[in-house]
Amino acid sequence: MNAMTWLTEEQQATWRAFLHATTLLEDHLDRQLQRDAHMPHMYYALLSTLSETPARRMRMTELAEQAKITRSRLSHAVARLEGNGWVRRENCPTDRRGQVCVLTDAGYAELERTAPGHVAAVRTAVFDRLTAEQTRQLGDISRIIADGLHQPDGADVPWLR
Amino acid sequence: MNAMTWLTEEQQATWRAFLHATTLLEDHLDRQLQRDAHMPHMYYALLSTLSETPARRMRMTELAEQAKITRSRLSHAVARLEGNGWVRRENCPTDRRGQVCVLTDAGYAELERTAPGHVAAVRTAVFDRLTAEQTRQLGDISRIIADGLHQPDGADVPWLR
DNA sequence: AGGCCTTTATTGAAGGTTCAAGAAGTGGCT
DNA sequence: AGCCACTTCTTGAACCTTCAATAAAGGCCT
Repeated sequence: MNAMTWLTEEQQATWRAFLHATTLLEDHLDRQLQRDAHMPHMYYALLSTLSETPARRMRMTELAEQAKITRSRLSHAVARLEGNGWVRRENCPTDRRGQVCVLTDAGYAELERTAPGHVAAVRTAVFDRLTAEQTRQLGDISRIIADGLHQPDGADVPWLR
Repeated sequence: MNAMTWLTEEQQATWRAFLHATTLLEDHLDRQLQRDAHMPHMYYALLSTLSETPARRMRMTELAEQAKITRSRLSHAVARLEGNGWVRRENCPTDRRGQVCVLTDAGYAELERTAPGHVAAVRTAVFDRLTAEQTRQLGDISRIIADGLHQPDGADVPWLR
């Protein structure tokens, strides 16, 4: 129980609060999207990411990297979204191993339909409650944590396969 | 696409960074615990919560509330942890509907064995990278978000069943 | 060309979570 | 006591994620 092993009181309190906030927030947004768009938050994020690319399309691997998920998870997700008609796969013209995930018109329409409600949920749960400075702070802190995990310096394993 | 419906540039950037950070962090900690303790992060959190109570025991409903999960999820989790011998159920003496979840000696030992590694992972990924002030800020922000979701003021539905 | 290692993407099984439904007990009311 | 609404906890099915294994193609080297 020495200082190397444990957290300070304040770190413990912060960690607990952080876990509570993220657990509740994830649940809340998953429920909101499941109710209004019949998909979990991550699937919505995939459609959203695709919608912001030039031709609403992206290579599978790049999409997985952007979304911070494994290729495997993405494969399953895209299979489901394809079943819904919101996305389709095309062969990559420059790499015959590759697949390009394309947002369909129906997928774009679904996004247009559900985006306002989702954004409102995010604002209500998060940004309406934070000051401009806290928003900036949360951005800074999030970038620090994400950067630290993206290329772990003492990288032991390829941690995202 | 008006101001009521969308986020500012900075809010969008913050939201994206936040989602990246939490997705990567969850994955990272789940992997760390799966590797070292053969359980997901949430299960570890349940054992940890129990270990901090007076007699290492808690009513199911209270445990679910502390962990911010549904009773159903807790039931499944406790069934698994009970199978591992880390937890056991006892009948509640004052309410015959109730169950008390008790951390066993084996469960406590498992926690003692794996806690240092887990805490180290949390420190490396989070607190070692943040200033003392950022830690305070993250705590404040997390508490605001968690409070907002715990008792939604314009409560539409019982959002945690 | 051939051989070998890497990269890309998918698959199926095992395990975790959600949702709706249900069994059982509590507490208040008449 | 009987009734009714609510609380507690569990269950099984559907869905999502993880993990290890696999197929197929690229790229480098000789």
